[in-house]
This record gives sequence, C-alpha cells and structure tokens, in this order.
Amino acid sequence: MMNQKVKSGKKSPGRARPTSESRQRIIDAAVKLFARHGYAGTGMRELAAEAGVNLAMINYFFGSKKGLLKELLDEFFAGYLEVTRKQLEGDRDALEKLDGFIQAAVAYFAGRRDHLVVVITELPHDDPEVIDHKAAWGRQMMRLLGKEICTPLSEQRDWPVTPLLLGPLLTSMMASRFLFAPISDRLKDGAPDTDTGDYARTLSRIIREGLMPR
Amino acid sequence: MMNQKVKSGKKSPGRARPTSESRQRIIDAAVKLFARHGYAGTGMRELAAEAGVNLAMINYFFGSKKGLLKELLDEFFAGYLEVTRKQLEGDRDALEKLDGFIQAAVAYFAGRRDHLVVVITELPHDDPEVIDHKAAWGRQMMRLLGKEICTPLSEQRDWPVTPLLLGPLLTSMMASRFLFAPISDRLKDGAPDTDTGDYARTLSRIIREGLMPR
Amino acid sequence: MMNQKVKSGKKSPGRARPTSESRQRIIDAAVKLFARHGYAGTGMRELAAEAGVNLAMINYFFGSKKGLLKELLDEFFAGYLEVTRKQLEGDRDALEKLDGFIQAAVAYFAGRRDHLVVVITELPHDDPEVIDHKAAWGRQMMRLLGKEICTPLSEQRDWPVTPLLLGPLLTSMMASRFLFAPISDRLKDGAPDTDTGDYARTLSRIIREGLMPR
Amino acid sequence: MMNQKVKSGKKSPGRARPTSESRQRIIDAAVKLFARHGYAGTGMRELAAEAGVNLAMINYFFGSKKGLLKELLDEFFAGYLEVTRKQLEGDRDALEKLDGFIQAAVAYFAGRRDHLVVVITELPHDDPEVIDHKAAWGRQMMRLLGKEICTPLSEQRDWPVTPLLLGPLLTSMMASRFLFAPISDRLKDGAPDTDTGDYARTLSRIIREGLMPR
DNA sequence: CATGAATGAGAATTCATTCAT
DNA sequence: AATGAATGAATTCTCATTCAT
Repeated sequence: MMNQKVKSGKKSPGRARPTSESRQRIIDAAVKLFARHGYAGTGMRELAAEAGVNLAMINYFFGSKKGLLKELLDEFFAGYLEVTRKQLEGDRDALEKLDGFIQAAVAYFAGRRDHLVVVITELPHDDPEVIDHKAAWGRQMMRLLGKEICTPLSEQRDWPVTPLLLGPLLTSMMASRFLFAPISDRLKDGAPDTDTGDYARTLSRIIREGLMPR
Repeated sequence: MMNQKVKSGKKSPGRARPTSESRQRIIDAAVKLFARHGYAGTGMRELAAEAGVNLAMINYFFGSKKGLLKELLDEFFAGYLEVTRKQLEGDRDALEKLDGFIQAAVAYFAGRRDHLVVVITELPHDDPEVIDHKAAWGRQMMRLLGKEICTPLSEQRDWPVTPLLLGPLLTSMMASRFLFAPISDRLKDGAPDTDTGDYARTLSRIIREGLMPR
Repeated sequence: MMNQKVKSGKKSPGRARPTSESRQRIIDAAVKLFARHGYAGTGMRELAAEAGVNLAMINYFFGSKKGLLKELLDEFFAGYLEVTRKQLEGDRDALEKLDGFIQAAVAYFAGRRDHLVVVITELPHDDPEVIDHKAAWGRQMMRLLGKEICTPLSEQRDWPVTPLLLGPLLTSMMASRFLFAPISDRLKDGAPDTDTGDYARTLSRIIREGLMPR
Repeated sequence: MMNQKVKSGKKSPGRARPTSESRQRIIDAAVKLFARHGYAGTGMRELAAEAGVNLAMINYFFGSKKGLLKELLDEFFAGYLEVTRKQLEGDRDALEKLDGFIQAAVAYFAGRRDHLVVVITELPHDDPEVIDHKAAWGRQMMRLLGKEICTPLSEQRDWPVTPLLLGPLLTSMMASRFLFAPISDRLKDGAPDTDTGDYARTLSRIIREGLMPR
C-alpha cells in the first residue's frame, strides 16, 4: 500500500542524495513538461519518455506523481526562502533590503523559469495534499517580509502595507515576465530579451519610486 | 473533425446568444471547476455533473473540452479589453488613465475571480491551439498600453517602460491577490478580506508613487 | 417504440415514392460513405452533413441506420436480379445467356460501383437482421442460375458446376475490378481505366474458353 | 502520439516473437470478430472479453485498434505473397505455375478463412493509413504475376491479360467461396461442404479451359 | 536498479436515437 | 417536413499505479 522508497526529501544536510542519475533526469523532465503542459496535463508515459527512463521508475523514486510534484515545489520553495532570508535578514535599511531581495529573487527566478511556472500555475489549485506545502512556505515568507520590510516601512509612512499584500504582490511582479513568456515571445517580433539584471532594476525602481520620476 | 455547433460567439450585439440555459450552466460550472482543479485536472464527467447536464451536451455545444476553454478565455479577454479601452482611450492625463484602469480592472477581476484564475494559470501553457487566442488578445492590450500610457510617460521620464513589460506587470499585480487567495485564506486567520476598492487604491498608489511616501 | 414512418420499400409498383428530395439525398450520401468507410464506419452525423440534411431526418425516413442499409441492399439486389432474369430467361443457348448476363451485370455493376462495394463488404458479416435480406436474394439468383445455366451445361460436360459455386464465383469475378479499385488506382500509375465493355468481354472469354486459346 | 510498443513484426526468422500469450490471444480474437462483425463493427471491449484480456492490453501491444488491423493484414499478406512466390518462381511452364498457385492459394485461404474475410472486406475502404499496406502488397503480387504468368502467356495468345486484371480476378475467384459462406450455408440445406481440394481443382479447370469441355 | 506486463478506472468523444416544437 | 436539444450507452484510448522478475 505504502510507497516503499519515497525518501522524504529533507532529511540529510545540504544536497546529498544517492541521486542515481535517473532520478535527476526524471526531475528535469518533470520540471520541463509540467511547465509546458501543466501538472495534470502531463502524462507519466510522456514524462518517462522525456527522461529516458522506465515508467515504473518514477513511482519507485517518488512514490507517486504527486510526490514528484511536491519534490519540485519543495525544491523551489526552499531555495526561494533561502534567498529571501539571506537578503532580508541583517541590519541594513528596509529599502536596501527590498532592493537586494528583488535583485536576488529575480535572478533566482530567471535561473529556474520552469520551476517558477509550475509553482505559480499550481498555486491556486486546491488539492488538499499540496496546499499544505504551499501554505507552510507562505507562512515563513510572510513572517520575514512582515518583520523586515513592512513593520519598518509602516513607521515612515501614513498608509500600511501588510505582508499578506506585499508577498503575493512582489512574487507576482517578479514572476510576470516568466509567466507571460510564451505570449510575449510571440509579440516581441524577434526583439531580444531584456537583460535579467535590467528587469530587476526596473522593478526595484517602480517599487520604490513608482512610475513617475520625482 | 469540425464541430458542427460552436456558434461563433461574437455575432449579435451586446450579450445575446441562443443560450439554451444548459449552455450557460456548462460555462458556469467550467469556470468554477477549472479555477479549482485546473483545466486539465477537471474531468468532463465532473463538469457535466456540476452543471446538471448530460455529458454529451458539452461537446454538442462547444465541440470539445478545448473549445469550452477557448470560450472562457475569449469571454474574459473581451471584457478585459473593453474595460481597458474604456479607461485608456480619451484625452485625460496618462496617470489619471492609469488610475482609472487599475480601479476598473481590479473591479473586473474581483467580479470574475474564477475566470481570472483560469486565464492566469493557462497563460504559460503552450498548447498551440490555445496560444493564438491569448496572443491575439495580448497584442491588442499592448497596443493600447503603448499608445496611451508608455509613450506619453516616456516623454516625462528618463527611463523607458515598454508595454511588453508593463502589460504583464500590471496584470500580474492586480491578479496577485486572487491568484494567491487559497493560500492567503489559510494564512490570514479569519481576518476579513480587504475591500476591493482599497486594494485597487493601494496598487494605484504603489504604481504611481512607489512604496515610500514623498 | 416502433418507427413511425419506415415505408417498407416494396409496396407500390414500379418506383413511385414521395421521395421528398431529402430522402434521395440521404440515400446518395449513404451509398457514397458506406462504400468509402464501411457501414459501421460511417456515422450518422457525417451522413447527415454529406446529405445536407438534419440528423433526425434519417431516422424519420428510414427508421434506423440499419433500415437505411437494408434499403440500399434491396435496391441493388432488386436491380441485379432483374438484370439477371432478363438475360437468363428465354430460349437462347446457355452459353449465349451467360455471355449476355456477364455483359449486362458488369454494366450494372459499373453504374453502381458504390452500391456494389457496400453489398460485397457487408456480405460476410453476420448481422441476423441483415443476413435474411441477402439470403432471400441469393436463393432467387441460385435458382435462376441453376435452371438456366448449370443444368443445361452439365449435360454437355463431364464435371458438374453447381449454382452454389457459380453464383458467388461469377459475382466475385465481375465485382473484383470494383472491389480492388482503390488499390488498382494506386498501382496503375495514371494508365487509363480499361473500358467497361472490354472488361466484360474479357471475363466472358475467360469463362467460356479459359486463359489459353485453343 | 507514437506507440511505444509495436514491435515491428518481421525481425526474427520464422515465427519467433515475444508473444506474451496475451498478444496472440488478442490477435486470434480480432481475426474472429473482425471477420464476423467487420473491423469498424467490432468494439474493443468485445474484443478484450473474447481474448480474455484486459482492455488496455490491446493498445499496449498494438498502439491502436488500427495498429492491430494492420498487423492482421500484414500477417495475411506476407503469407499470401510467400505462397505466391513459391509457386510462381522457378522454371516450370506458366500454366503449371498457375495451377500450383491456385491449389496453394486456395489451401492458404481455407486455412485462414477469417483472415481472408477481414482482408477482402477492408479492401475497398479508403483509410489512408491502411491503404498503403495494401498497395505495397499489391504491387509485389502484380509484379510476380506479370513476370511469371502474363508475359509468358501473352506470347501464345492473341489477347492480352494484364496483371492488374488477373491479380484481383484470381484472388476474388478463390475468395468467393469464403466470402459468401454465411449466405451459402443458409442456402445449401445441410449439404456437406465441397472439399477444398475439389474447389481448387474446379477453379483451375475453369481458368484454364473455361466452362465448356473441348 | 530496472524492466515489461498487467490492471481497473477514467479520459474525451461519438454513437444512434428520441422528442417537443 | 424539418429542426435543435437532449440522452444514455458505447466508442477508442490513456491514466497512474502495481508487481513479478
């Protein structure tokens, strides 16, 4: 009845894991295909084929398709939280922290576009098994944002911005470019992609100063 | 191969359509379920049951599941574009237009939360049959934004903001609250939802002035 | 429960029938499509579309899909039997009759290729409702062939040929060209079709003299 | 899109194939049912039940229902061509070859009545995916017949018989008995079947000498 | 680790038919 | 005579998963 393997993903320190090569190929294929066709829209046969791996291996390694999804989500969330923590904790000025966060997070997103898409498109779906993973992560993000950004800022400002607004808002803004990529690619007629650094800087500026220069 | 029904959706003025009642019930059920379990994650049986309609009627009216999806997307896009056009065209100041747009669009999103979720979560998926619909809509949005907002503003500002950045960005920002709703609901511990109008005003302010007061 | 129309096809003398034009269009479409995709392989939607007629009309006129098939079979059989009778009855020499029969039957087949294909491909299928039609017709053919051809010939020959062999054999021979048409067309590389009359004459000759000249 | 199984059918010598037993049972059931109700008229449920196999195994082994049909056709064609080649190649007299061919082919048909019926009734249907299989086979038959029978005979005779006529004609003649079997069975009132050998001899004689004795 | 076979449930779609208008 | 809506069963095919080897 129970999965016989299903190494629970967050045991050993760092990144150690037997990672039998096949395992990693499955993850890579999953990220790619889930991002393109969605989680539910991707079949395990297709996945196994893309990974060049026997179908049964997926369940062997991850217990189930959903286990694979959780693995991906956790991978992404762990990294995102780490990046956030690194930028927000410390004793810099709140606005500087925010700048640093945006730079680092955009870079993180840019390096994991497919992961990001999977995370975002699965966000609103209310699978009870999956939603816990997301909420647990969200709670930590909110706490950080509240403590390091919202509270300090609210003292200098006449209107409040809660972490429950700011968290989703920032994430959405930074993700927008990658979420809309398939459409943007069609519309930009061969024009080159903006540099990721520039993209982050623009976001930073908008967040801090708004669209109009002073 | 071709659907023999699928009345083309944009003939008569206003909202007239034979709308045999069943048809509408199917659409309503689809919006609801697609938003909760995703397009691919929703079965047609479940859909028919929710709509209280015979399974075969879905294909009878929409030709295919994908035809139904396109209908939903087009419905939403048409309304969104109309709202946008109404706010952006005219001879007001660009920033006033932007304010009006944000108010109206947030209100539009708030009234169609489920539609919105479907549209956003399907955005990055690259089904070739569906992507055209999205691109066609995107093109019109970009044109409007470029002409009415980006061009005027760029004259008063030293750094450029292209519609290809602004369109996705604004949409994502306004959508973020609704996209993250299932998670936010878990995290806000019974605190009441912010009023939609307040939400729009906050966004407006951030867009115009940034996070820091002057 | 019972079909409310279903005029039984062999009532009125000659060919009189209201034949509301739609009715004929349905028959024509059915012959064409049944010949190309088979009876079971043709859907009634496809059929209605090809005939330019509302789907429900088919059952209105013919009671059921099978009723339509029987109509086609009967049409063909009646004509075939008529042709056969005309050529075999009378007091000519048996071999002359056989010649006449082959000429007339090949001409009849050539004018109703699609009918022929439907009849032949449905021959071996054992639908109990349909098999009676075919058997009833077969019986009459056998009787004619036996009386007018086999019996006379057997007196002049040392080996017997029964109508149960000759009937299927002749029909198959004459039909072979039309049965294999889709393949032959691919293989003949643009060479023109043999004239139908020549085809009949060749068959006649083979039947009478065999492949070797004396 | 592509079947991942569908082992290509003509690798190893003789008849070897993994043939997991289920596979063969499916084939046997298909031949039987396709012959009785036609290809399109046979459902896969019915087929799986008859084979005593899980429904999904059919697609697992053959990719699709059509894949299964092609397998059957190819099986039959390969054997038929082999029989033909064995009888027609060599340096015997053309008429002797023809005799040998008829004996062997009738015997082959008699041993595979159901296969034969499937092949013949699918012949005139113009499914583009299937027609290639049939044409490829037909081409080889025609070439053999032309070289070994038609060309030699045409030198001794004043009227030509092309392989495009003779191929379909011979096949139809030999098949006629099996094609018409359900009807013939009804009409022969319990009389025993003619022996297959006698049937072949009669055909041979007709082909060589015609219906009249010298 | 890896594989091929197998399974039952479910997928989307189409079926022939009916019926009120 | 004709139509559009509706139905329940059946269609082919794919699903995620399991298991013996």
